[in-house]
Amino acid sequence: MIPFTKLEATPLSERISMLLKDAIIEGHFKAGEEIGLTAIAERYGVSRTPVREAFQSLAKDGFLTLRMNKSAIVVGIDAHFLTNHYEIRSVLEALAAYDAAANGKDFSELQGIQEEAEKMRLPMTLEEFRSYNMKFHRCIWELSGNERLQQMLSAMWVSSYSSSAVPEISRQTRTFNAHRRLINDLVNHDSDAAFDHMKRHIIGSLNNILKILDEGKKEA
Amino acid sequence: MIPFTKLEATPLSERISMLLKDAIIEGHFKAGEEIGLTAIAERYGVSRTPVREAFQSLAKDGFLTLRMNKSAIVVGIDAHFLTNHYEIRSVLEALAAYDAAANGKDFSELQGIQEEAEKMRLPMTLEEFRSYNMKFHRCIWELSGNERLQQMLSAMWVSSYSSSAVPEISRQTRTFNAHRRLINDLVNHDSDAAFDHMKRHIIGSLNNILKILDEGKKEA
DNA sequence: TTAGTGTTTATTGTATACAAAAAACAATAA
DNA sequence: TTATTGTTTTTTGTATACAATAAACACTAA
Repeated sequence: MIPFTKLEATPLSERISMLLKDAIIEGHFKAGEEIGLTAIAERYGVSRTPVREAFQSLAKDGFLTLRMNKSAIVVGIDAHFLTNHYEIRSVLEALAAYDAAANGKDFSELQGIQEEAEKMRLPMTLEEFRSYNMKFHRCIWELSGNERLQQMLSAMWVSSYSSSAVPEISRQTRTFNAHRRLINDLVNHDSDAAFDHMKRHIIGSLNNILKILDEGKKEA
Repeated sequence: MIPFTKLEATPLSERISMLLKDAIIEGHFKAGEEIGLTAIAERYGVSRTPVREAFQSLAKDGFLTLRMNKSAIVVGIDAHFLTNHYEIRSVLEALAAYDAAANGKDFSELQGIQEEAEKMRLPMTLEEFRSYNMKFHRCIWELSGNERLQQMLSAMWVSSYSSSAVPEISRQTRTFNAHRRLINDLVNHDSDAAFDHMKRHIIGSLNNILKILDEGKKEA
C-alpha cells in the first residue's frame, strides 16, 4: 500500500474566510470599515455565494458585524478586542487543562511534543515556535475529551496576534516553563492546578501582546 | 410620538436555523441521522441557499457535523453532549460574573429583575421562569462588558434542555438562592466568589438535567 | 433654504441553474 | 459468487438571476 495522503479540496467559503480573517488581523482593514459582499467577491474573482458564507462564519467568530441588507463592518483588533478574546480563551483553555488532568490517561504524546521542542536551539524561528505551541495546546484540547471545546478553541486560535512577541528568547523560555508546569499538573491529575496555571499562562500571553501593542503605539 | 416597535424581518436562514435547532434538541432527529440540504429545503418550502446557511450556523454551534459533498449529520443530545455543553457554559458564565463583579457599576437593573421575580407566587409557570432566568443571566453578560462573551453565551443559551426540570418548586427556590448569592458577590465586587458561585450554579443545572435524563431512561 | 417626496442606483436576500462529486446500481470478468 | 468497472442518479458547491431593501439624488412645495 502506497502511503498516499488524501488530498481534499477546501471549500471556497473556508479559504475566503481564512484570507479575510488574516487580512482583518493583520490590520489591512480599518476598524469600523464597511466591506461589501460584491466588492470582496469581485476582488477574489469568485461569486457572492461563498463570500457570503465566509462573512457569516467571520461574524460568528466575532471578526465582522453583519447588518440586514447592508454591508458588513470590520471589528477593530484593538486592546479591548484582544482582552475580551484572551479572557474567553483563558477560561476555555483552562477548562481543557482541567478535564485533561481529570480524564486524561496517556500523556506521552504531550511529553513527546515538549521534549522534542526542548531539544531545539533557542531562539526558535517564528514558524518553529508556532508549530510547537499549536501542537502542545491542541494536544491538551484532545486530552480533555470535550469535542465541542476543541472546536471552539480551534476557532479562537489566531497565531498572528502575537507574532512580534514570539521570537524573543525570554518569552520562549517562559513558555517552556509554563508548559512543563502544566505537564506536571496533568500527570499528577491535579485538575485545579492545571486550570489555574493554564488560565494564568494565557493571560500572560495577553499581557505580552498588550505590552507590544502599547510599545508600537508609542513609537508611532 | 406613537410607540411603534420596529418590525424587522428575520432572515430565512436564521428562522430555519432556530427551527432546526429546536427540532434537534427536542429529539425529532435521531442521533447520527443524516439530513440532506435538499430534503430540508423542500420540507420548509424554501430554496437551498438559506438552508445551507442555517446548516453552517448549526455546525458552528455544534449541533450538526458537516461533510464535504455529503449530507450533514445530526449530533445526538445525550449526556456526553450536555456535559460538554454545560461545562463550557459554566466557565463562560463564570467569567461573565467575574468581570461583572470587577467592572460593573450599577447593579440596580439586576436587582430589579430579581425583586420582581421574588414577588411572584411559586411555582412560576415554565414561561415565567424561563423569562426571568434569561433576563437575569443576560443582564450579567451585559455587565461583564465583554461583547464577544455575550455573543457566545447567547449562542449557547438553549432553554429547552431543562424544560421538565423547571416547574418543580424546589428548583425554583434553589435558583433564587443562587441568584441572590450572586447579586451579593457582584455588589461586593468579589470577583472570585462570583466566578465560583456562577460556575457551581451552572454545573448544578447540568446535574439536574442529567438526573432527569437518567430518570426518563429508566422509565422507558 | 429646507423639509419632505418620488425616482434612480447600488447592494443585499433568496431562488434557480449549472457543474462536480458521491452514491447507487448494473454489468462484466475472475 | 465476488470483486471491479462503467453508467446513472442524487446531492452538494458555486455561479448567476431575480426580487426586495436601503442609500443617493433630484425635485417640489413651503
